Amino acid sequence: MTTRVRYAPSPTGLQHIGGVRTALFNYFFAKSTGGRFILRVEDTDRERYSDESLQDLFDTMNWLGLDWDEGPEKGGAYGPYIQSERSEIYRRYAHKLVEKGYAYYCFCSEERLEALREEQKNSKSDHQGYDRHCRDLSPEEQNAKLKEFRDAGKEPVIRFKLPLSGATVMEDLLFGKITRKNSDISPDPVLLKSDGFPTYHLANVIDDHLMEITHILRAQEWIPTGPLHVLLYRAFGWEPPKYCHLPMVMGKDGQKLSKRHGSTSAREFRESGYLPEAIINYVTMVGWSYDDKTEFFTKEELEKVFSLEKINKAPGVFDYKKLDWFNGQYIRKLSPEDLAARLMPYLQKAGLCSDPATEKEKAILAGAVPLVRERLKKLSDISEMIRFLFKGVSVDDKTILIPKNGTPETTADILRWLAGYTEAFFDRSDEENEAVLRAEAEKRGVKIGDLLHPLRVAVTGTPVSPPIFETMRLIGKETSSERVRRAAGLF
RNA sequence: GGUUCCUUCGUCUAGUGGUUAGGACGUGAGAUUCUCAUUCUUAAAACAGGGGUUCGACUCCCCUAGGAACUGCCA
Repeated sequence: MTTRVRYAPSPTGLQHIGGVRTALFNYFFAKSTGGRFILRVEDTDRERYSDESLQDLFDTMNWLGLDWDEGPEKGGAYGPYIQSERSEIYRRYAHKLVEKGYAYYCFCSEERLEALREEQKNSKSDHQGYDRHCRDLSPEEQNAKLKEFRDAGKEPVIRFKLPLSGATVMEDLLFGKITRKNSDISPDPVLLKSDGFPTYHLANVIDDHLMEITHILRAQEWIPTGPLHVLLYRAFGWEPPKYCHLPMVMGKDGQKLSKRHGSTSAREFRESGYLPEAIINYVTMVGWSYDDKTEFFTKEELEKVFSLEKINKAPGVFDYKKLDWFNGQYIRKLSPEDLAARLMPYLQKAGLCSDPATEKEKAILAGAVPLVRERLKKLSDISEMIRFLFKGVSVDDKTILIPKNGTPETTADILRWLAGYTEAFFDRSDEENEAVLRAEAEKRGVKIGDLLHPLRVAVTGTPVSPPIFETMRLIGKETSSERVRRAAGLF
C-alpha cells in the first residue's frame, strides 16, 4: 500500500512556521516512503478566508520547492482538492449521519449559545460547551422547527450525536494510545454550519477518507479532538487512518509561536533574506533529528532519510539565533554566481540597483560577493553592507573618522597623507600597500589600524566594512581618491 | 475550572539499565585579523523533585511539581 499524506492548511492568514513544519514533515514522510503528497485547501471558514492567503500558500510551497503530487492547479484522481468546491459532498454525508441517527439538527441561536457560554464561564462548572438542547427533540418538534426555519430561508446546523458514555481511543504512532472519555469531548460539535459549509471535523474526516489518506501528520494541538474524529469515522463505518501528532513549535517563552516572538510567516523570512535551504533544514530539526552529530541536510537528503520514529514528543522552541547561523552557513555554501543572483533583488528593492540591473551594477555586485559572503547572515543585509559602492558617502560627523586613540589633529594629518598616497595605491598590490602603511604607522608611532580606520570611514562612510583594500579597488581609483580628499578637507 | 499531552545544558538534541551523560546554537576566554565577520582552540552549562523496581537507574513504574494544547456555527 502506498502512503498518501496531505498538508491541509486553511487560507485564513499567511503561512507560518508551524504550518511550514507540518508541510515539511508530510512531504518528507511521503517521499521517504515512496508515497504521495497531497495539498488540500481547507477554505471552509468563509469569514476569515482571503485570496491573499491562498496565494501566499502557493508562494510558500513554491519557494520551499514542495511540489504536491495531487492538489489544486495540478489535479488528481481524488479532486477537487479545494473544500469550498466540495460542499455538496459534505452536505450529503452530514444528512446521511442524521438519517442514521448519528447526528441531529440544532436550532439554537447564536445568542442562546453565547449566553450559555457566558453563564458557564461564570459558574466555572467542569462541563462546558453545548447543553445538547436540541438533541432530544421529538420528531414533531423537530419537523415544526425545521419548517419554521426553512420558511424563513434559514438552515439549522447539524450536530454530531456523541455517545454519552464510554471512551474512545485514538492510536498515535508517536504517543501510543490516547484515550478520552466520550463525556469529556466537546459536547455534540457542529458538523455542518448554517451557511451550508462543513466544519473542520466533518470536512477533514470525509476528505481524508475519500482521498484515501493513509497517515495524518498534524500538529499536536489536534490531539484533544482526535477521539472525536475517530468517532466520526466509526459513525460513517470507515476505518480511521494512522495518526501521528507533531510536536508544536513554541516561542522563547514556551507559548505557541506567534507574532510577538518575531517573524513567524514564511513570507517574512523570505523577504528578509533567509534561504529556503536554511529554513527547510532548521525547521525540520526542531522536533526531529537524525543522530547525535549530523545536522546539515539538503532537501533531497531529507527526502530519503526522514522517519517518524525520530520525531520528538516534546514541543520545541524556535531559536532565531540558530536559524541565523544556519542561514549564514548556507549563504557561504552558495557559489558566487548563485549568491549574486539571489542578492540582486535586495539591492533593487533598496533602490541601489536598477531593475533590470545594468551590466555595470552586476559587475560591481560580482566583485563584492567574495568580500561579503562571510559577513552575511541574511540576504537583506547586503544593501547596508555595500551601499557605498552604488551611492556616494557623506560623513556628517567628522569625529567618526578619528580612531580610538587619535585626535582631530593626528587624524587630519593622516588623512592628508592618505590623500597623497591613494594615487600610488592603485599601482601596487595589497601586500605592498600593507607594507607601506605599516611603515608609515610605525613612523608615526601608531598602529596600522589607526591609519586604516580613517581610510575606511572616508571611503565607505562607516567604521565597519569589508576589507578596505579590496573595497577600494571595487570603488575605483577616481572615487576612492576623491572621498579621501574630501574627508581630509573636513578638518 | 475540566480534559489530554509533555519534561536531558539558556535553546535544539543524542542516549533506550552499567557512559568522564555526547554534539550543535548561544555565552565566556584565547588565537588569527585593517574594522566587522569568518575560521580555529578552549571553558562554563543538563538528566524537574520524591518514592519505588533492580546488584545497578537519565533510561522501567507511581506520585508531586512545572509547562503546553484543547475546551467555538476557527481551523
